Amino acid sequence: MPESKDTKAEIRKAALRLFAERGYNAVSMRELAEAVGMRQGGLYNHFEGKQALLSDLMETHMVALLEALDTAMAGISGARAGLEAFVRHHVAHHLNYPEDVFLAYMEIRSLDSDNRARVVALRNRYEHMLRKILDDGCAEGLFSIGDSAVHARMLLAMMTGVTVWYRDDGRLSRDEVVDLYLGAALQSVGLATVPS
Amino acid sequence: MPESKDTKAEIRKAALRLFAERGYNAVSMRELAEAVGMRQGGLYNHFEGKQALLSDLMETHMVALLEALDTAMAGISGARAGLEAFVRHHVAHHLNYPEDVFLAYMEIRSLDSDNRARVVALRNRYEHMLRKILDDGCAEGLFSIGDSAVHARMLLAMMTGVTVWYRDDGRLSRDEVVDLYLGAALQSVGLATVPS
DNA sequence: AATATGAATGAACAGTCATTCACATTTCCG
DNA sequence: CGGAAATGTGAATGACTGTTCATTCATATT
Repeated sequence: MPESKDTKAEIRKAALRLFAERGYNAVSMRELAEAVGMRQGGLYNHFEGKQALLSDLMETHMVALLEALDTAMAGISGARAGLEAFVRHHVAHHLNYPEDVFLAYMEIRSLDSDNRARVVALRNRYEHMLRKILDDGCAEGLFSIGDSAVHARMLLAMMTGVTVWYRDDGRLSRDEVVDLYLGAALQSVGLATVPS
Repeated sequence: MPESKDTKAEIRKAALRLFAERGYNAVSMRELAEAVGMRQGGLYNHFEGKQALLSDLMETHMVALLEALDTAMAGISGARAGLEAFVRHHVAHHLNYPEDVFLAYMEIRSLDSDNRARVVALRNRYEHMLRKILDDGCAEGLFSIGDSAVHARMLLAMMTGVTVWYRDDGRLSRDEVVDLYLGAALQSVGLATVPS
């Protein structure tokens, strides 16, 4: 069995780590190859080039994020339950895949226009699902917010920011962090948090 | 023409725009010089190098942000008024200087460790002032939040995110945007928004 | 046994990078 | 006015960039 087949996966893993850590433009193909344990030339047997590698990483992440959201929202009805499911999914996913998220957030401008257009389209679909929940909550008379489009972006920025400070060896567990973000999100739309 | 003395200011201006637009690593000294209307060699009469230029831009911004905060908080007392003043200041400043903010947020990792340490110290001072307001509000029994340190980061991420979507030719004015963020921030700490 | 495939190498390519420097030009001040 | 200080130029530096390519080699298929 040629185990070489997961060389591609190892390149992806190392690239994700390096790009997220130091930025796409600050990582050379030579460094990347060294991190994988090979020479730069060999990388091109697995990816067309640096740009294609970045695009692959970002698109893979966005698709995974959307799939995880679909799973989280399955069988959920009502704006309150929808918001709770969205927030739990979003924060948990960001805690579990911080590098993917950070890369997708920071390096959009490093994509050439075709690749960027695809990733932005996926991101808009994602944002739109949260906005839909907020609109539903307003229609039900349950949420009290000024503007659903703006509020969706506020919540996404708030929640996504968890990746820049959370550390596994910090004082809070992932579950505690998810609960904190859920409480803040619910209050931000005018819902009281459940007493503990 | 004695306007040569503000060449330094023009370099700063052009660098701010280019760095914010395309990223520190993606902008060359040649491009920067061309944007100012000179050749690359002349830049080094005004700045020690690219890294010093970036550091100058980021530190200038953080100092200005802290000064603006001091002005905004002067004469304010009480947690509610303090939070309102902080939010209004923060969002307004971010709407007025989006490039400065975006650069400071995105390019921290492009600073070498000494420069980064100074900027991070300034940022921590800023974050700590919001946290103090939240702690005061909790002590007064006015705010209802899970964790002041986490909540401060949530609010900062939420508010800072305004720079990534706001456009002057959009449907909302800056004042309207400030009010929307203020409303969400107040609700997020458990305060009802004032009826319009 | 002969051949095809996938993968890795290491050198080479044509550019670009930030930075330096000797030299011109301009500006300021006594 | 004159000289010194500030400022700009254009070429040169060496290191590094992403990418290509002929070659090698072990494994798989015929």
